[in-house]
Amino acid sequence: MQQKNLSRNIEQYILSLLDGEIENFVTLRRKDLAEKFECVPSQINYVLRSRFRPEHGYMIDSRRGEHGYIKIVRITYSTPEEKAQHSEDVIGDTISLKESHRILENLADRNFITQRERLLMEISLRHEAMIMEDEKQSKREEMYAELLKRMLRSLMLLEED
Amino acid sequence: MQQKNLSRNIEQYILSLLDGEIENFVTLRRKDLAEKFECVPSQINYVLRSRFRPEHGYMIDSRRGEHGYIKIVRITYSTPEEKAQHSEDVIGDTISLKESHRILENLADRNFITQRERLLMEISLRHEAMIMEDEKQSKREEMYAELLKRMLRSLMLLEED
DNA sequence: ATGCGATTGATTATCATTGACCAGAAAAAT
DNA sequence: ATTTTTCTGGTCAATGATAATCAATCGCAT
Repeated sequence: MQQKNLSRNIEQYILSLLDGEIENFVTLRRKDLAEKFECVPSQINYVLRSRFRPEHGYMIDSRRGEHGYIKIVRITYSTPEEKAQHSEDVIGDTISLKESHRILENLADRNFITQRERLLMEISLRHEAMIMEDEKQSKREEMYAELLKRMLRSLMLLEED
Repeated sequence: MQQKNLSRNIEQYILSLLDGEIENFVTLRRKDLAEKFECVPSQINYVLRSRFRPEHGYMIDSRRGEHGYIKIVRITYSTPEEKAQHSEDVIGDTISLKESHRILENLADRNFITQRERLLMEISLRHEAMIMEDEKQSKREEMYAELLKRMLRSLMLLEED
């Protein structure tokens, strides 16, 4: 018999564990969690990949075998203030490399991101530009916007478009 | 009877020995360590193989027979260029997403990169994977290696850890 | 009625532990 | 000086314990 809101319950449980920690990570065993929620173990994987991806601001480390575990790391968490501060920098559906550069420079100047983080984002945008050099510009600029939004959202949880 | 977290305990013990040294290496005897942890000697080899390889930042030197020993050396970098070069060597010409994840996990554990930086690199790799999903795997893995090396090289050369 | 997130279970991949057997270096025996 | 013995560490394959992946369905919201 299927349970109702199973995925959501598991998600909430993991979030409550994270909130209860001093550290910004929790370590758990997939098997135990599956038993607690009386579901198949792979259900846990579904919850992780649908709600705790890097794009959501989380990282997963795990090990199999004897003494295996799943470690969920929360990279950042949002506050209303932060959201408000950053929402002004929301990116549209397309963006040029030049415009991305300007935004990143601005964020770094305001110390919302470090120079190292800015550098990483510039490099990945340029690499994507290289890979997509045969695509037409509008297509490329859609992809730049998508990538930049994913990276910035994960760091500071910007509002959706 | 199996011990709990045997491999991890041995790893921690070796790390504590290294931290207690002025030098960046420790010398020990496989047999003694195995006796201390009440395990078969080959267990020590397993720990070394799975946790103290060059990609983890360590090198092993050993000798058999009478007066045999195992010497574990923590790799140090005298210049930022050396550090960058080491990362590139570890990555190689091609790399899978899974391997990249492990490398980034390790770099974060060693505090060479922050969790936020790791997150940005994971996202850009995954975005590149999405864009290149129609390319064949070997081509994709070349591109992952190129992107990852560019990002890590630029971080290592900033030398402001 | 249909599209998509959610659920399930079979299969695959990875990790840890153990022990049998291999290899090399030094001491002992010749 | 050479051979043998002894004392190390190395390699590999088998086993058991986990977690990940994938394809098939389910079922609810539209």
